[in-house]
Amino acid sequence: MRSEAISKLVMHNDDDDNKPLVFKKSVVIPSTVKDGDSEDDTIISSRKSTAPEQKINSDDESDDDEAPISSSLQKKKHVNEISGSDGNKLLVKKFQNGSKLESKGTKVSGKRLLEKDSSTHQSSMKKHKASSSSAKQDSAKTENLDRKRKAVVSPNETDDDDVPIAKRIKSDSSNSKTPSAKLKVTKQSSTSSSKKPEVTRGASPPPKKRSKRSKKDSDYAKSSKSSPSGDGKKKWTTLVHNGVTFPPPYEPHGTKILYKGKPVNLSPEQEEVIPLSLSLRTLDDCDFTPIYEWHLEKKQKNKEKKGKKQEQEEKYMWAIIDGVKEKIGNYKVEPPGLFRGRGEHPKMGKFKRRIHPHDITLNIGKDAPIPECPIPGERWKEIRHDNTVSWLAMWNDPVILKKDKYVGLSASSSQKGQSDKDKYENARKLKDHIESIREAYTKNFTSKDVLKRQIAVATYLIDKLALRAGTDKDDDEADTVGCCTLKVDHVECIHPNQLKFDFLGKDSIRYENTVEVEPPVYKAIGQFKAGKSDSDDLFDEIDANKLNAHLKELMPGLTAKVFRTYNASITLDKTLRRETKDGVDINQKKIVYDQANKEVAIICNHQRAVTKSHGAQVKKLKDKIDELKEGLKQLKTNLKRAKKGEAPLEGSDGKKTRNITPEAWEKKIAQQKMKAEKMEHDMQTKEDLKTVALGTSKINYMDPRITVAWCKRNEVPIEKMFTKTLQEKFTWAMDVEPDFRF
DNA sequence: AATCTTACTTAGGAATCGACTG
DNA sequence: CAGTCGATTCCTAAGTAAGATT
Repeated sequence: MRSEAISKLVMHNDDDDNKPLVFKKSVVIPSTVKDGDSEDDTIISSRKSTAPEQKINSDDESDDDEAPISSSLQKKKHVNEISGSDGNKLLVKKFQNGSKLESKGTKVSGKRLLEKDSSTHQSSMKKHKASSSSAKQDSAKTENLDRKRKAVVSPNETDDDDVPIAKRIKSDSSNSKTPSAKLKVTKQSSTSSSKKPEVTRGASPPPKKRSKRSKKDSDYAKSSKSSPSGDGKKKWTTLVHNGVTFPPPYEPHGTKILYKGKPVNLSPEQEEVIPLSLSLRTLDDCDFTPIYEWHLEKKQKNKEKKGKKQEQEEKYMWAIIDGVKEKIGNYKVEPPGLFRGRGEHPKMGKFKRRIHPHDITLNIGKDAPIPECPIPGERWKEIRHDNTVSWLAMWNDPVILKKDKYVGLSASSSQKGQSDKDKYENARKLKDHIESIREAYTKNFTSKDVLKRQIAVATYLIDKLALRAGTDKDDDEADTVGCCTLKVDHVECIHPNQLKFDFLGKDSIRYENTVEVEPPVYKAIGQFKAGKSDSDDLFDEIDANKLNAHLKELMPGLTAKVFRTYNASITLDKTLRRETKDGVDINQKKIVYDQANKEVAIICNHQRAVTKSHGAQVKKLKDKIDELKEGLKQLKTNLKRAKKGEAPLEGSDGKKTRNITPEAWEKKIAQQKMKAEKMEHDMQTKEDLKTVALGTSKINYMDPRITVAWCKRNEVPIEKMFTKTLQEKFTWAMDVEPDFRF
């Protein structure tokens, strides 16, 4: 039995990874995950109830990868794996009920799916990247975000209320550490900083130019690839850290799955994959229940051991950079798991393998001790000493992402703070150029030169709608677009001069917006679309590179994303100035702020899924309001009676009500009214914001100095606006003058 | 000039925290 | 004092954009 079952369940599809093995009908478990180099892709598929007979086995190659995707994709209902017990329970239920399953699937991925079977974007790549098919035909249902976008038209320019940029920047950028001086609680490291802090400290200031290091890696790093990149600027002088931590090794538990009711032995590696995908309980004949139960138990136990673990990790949390102890952002190596990806990702369901020390490259000061490899008997892949980059460690898993993963300092570090500040300063410079830039592109809406016209229109869209640049993508990523990669059918012309946008952007979030545009733009878009098919590039003459190259000529440092920062921040600044009233209480002021924040979030299209309890929450509020209103009626009756000198009626609960003066009744009524109104407002806000994510713009787009200054002017404590971590991230902004203007 | 490589910012959802309620 | 629920933090995917390579 065993071998038979295993051979059905297990399959070793070494290499040829890259095949998008997605949610098909079988579970594929690497039979030989030889640590490290096995690149097995494992797919745990969720299956629909259809085709129950079908092999659970997928040994025949045809089944094993690519081909079938398109058809299976359409039916696929993705299940959110690795979820907590809750999700699992849900799932179990759903498995018993097809239609429920459907809805769950839709919820998970459907939100982001565009409803367009018609479009069949046959890999439209202008770069004709021989995509095998990519068959993107989602027919999935779209959950419409009911927010009605209002043609966010003019970001209106001008308005030169401004503050000399240079002002403070000057003073502290030259000496990086200053701004946070007092806040750097942990300044001097307790640990090893004693080594030679002063020496290095003194040497640190000249962080200016100096592109490469001249005498690089001669004898050190064994193979440094010779490309000192980053921006070529020196990022540190001394750098000490302890490397990274790894997830605990997998501990085989020996619990079995059942195949046709009979237990099946699993190798430790096979076992590991299964607990990683526990939201899936059965594949017809397979029964994962025993393992599932083991998993629940284990989860409980882990909770208890948590404190101890944290203690052990403490040493990995910090780095000492130029003598200053700073928190590291992600010192934990990512654990293995099943890759989901966002939206309709070609690689979803692939097994994300375990990362070992020999996958990891460390970057550390030349004089710092090289961290001991935490896993006995293993060693780091490489040690570098590159002070033109800020990362401390790096690895990658090409099967899943060709991109590298980096370990770096946390957002609260002064290094990150400085670059955050630089970002906003750069965006502020746009104020001085925006007028002429707008003039210039407006002029070029009608240029005879198609390339110029396309650049003009693209820039306009980026400016006006805060679209992302749209850098080129590979075929093995989800099919999403930004401005330069828009396809013909993503924009619809609505007579006489409206454009309707509908496409999936970053994270497969849908961008849906209808705006009125200048007639020349309308016309130009019509021209760009003319003679092309739906899946062709709207802007065939340009890409993000070209666009940025052009922008750079208009203003040094200008790129497409600067417009997003600029428009977000300027909008916050203006709206706050306009809407904030004096003499109202803090809560009122916060409402104004949140409203402005919301405006920005909508401009940037920052969305979130409606929480599953949203409906219930609203209902609860509603009920409470009704209750209050009911109470109001009674109060009014009693007021009348009091005026006539009658005693109040007894409450509905039969209790006696105190006899009080009409004035007292009036007061009660007023209070009750206030309360009801406030709740009404809360409910409205909640409904309003159910699909809007305020956090993203707060963290990344709105210059924190605007908020800090506003707090100072309005006597609002900063902790009302920024959480603790946000305050830490924005220490560099805390000492801003109250009259700061973006 | 297109493409690849590198390194860094931006992003939504899951997990966890912590205040509140019954 | 457990269970709920909104807020916050964690996690890591998915962008941008530079510089190097072909």
